[in-house]
Amino acid sequence: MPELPEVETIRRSLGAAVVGQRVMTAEFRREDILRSDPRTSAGSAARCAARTPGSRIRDLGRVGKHLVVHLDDDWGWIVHLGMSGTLTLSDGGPEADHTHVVWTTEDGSSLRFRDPRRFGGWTAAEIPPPEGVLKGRVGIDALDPELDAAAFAARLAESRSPVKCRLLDQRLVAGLGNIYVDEALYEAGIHPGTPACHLSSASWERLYWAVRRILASAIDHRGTTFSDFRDGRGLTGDNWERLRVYGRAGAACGRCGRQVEKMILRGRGTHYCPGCQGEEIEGGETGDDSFPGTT
DNA sequence: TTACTCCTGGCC
DNA sequence: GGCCAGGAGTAA
Repeated sequence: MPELPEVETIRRSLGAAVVGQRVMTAEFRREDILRSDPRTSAGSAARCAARTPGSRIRDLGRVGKHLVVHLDDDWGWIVHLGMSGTLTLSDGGPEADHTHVVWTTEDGSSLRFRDPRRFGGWTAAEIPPPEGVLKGRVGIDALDPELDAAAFAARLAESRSPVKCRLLDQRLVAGLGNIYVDEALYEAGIHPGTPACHLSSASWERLYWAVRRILASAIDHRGTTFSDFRDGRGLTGDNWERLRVYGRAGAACGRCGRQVEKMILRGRGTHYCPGCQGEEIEGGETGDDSFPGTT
């Protein structure tokens, strides 16, 4: 669930309340969500778990889909929410099942990480993360001001892979997941299966701006909640009402009226409008209109 | 590149 | 009971 807009929504809803707070107690209840990274000098995850109490939360940042909890002494936790993770602040009250990490802070509130599917994880690292911990695995953030349309195209275009797969590759541009990729490709009028190297520069420009608009709008609406997602205060997001193709297979396209379709592309459910997202071939190197991306 | 893996919950 | 899911790492 959590893609860039959901992680950013959590960061914003949590930030003001937790930044500056000292961590009084920190329980990490399952070892399998702790990750150590040999490339950081912060030490093993177990050791970092033990040294978390007493640290002050200096900042709460985000890179792509990762939250960066910056503690004193320039180290911290890089939290990935996986598919079902939430991080919420509570004044008390009963704990939900699958709560794996609980921190209490000096103002008496508790920060709770819940992740039923346990695809998420906490990695201890120096902050800012050294080469290798994020770099190499996580590319430039999709909303980074330095990522302009030209840089966006330059990073993604050089491959025959379907453009959707390029957008999902976190090493190239970080933050997009299945929902917003489908939405952005729809908005830009580009078929998800189009080989990236076949897109024209005009298409890259449209796609770049579509990604920016879609992400910014989703943040404005505090993310998309299907079932699990909550912000840092436990509230759901409104953005699901604004989705145009994701989860709408069989419904009429709002632009052309044709039925939105769902297919499987490289193993991922992929939603698109066959009317508005005709495949795009630049240079005319293939004459047939068979489905792209299968060779 | 593809396919399988981790895990639980919700829906048919 | 089976299938599907917003992610991402790994092995083949």
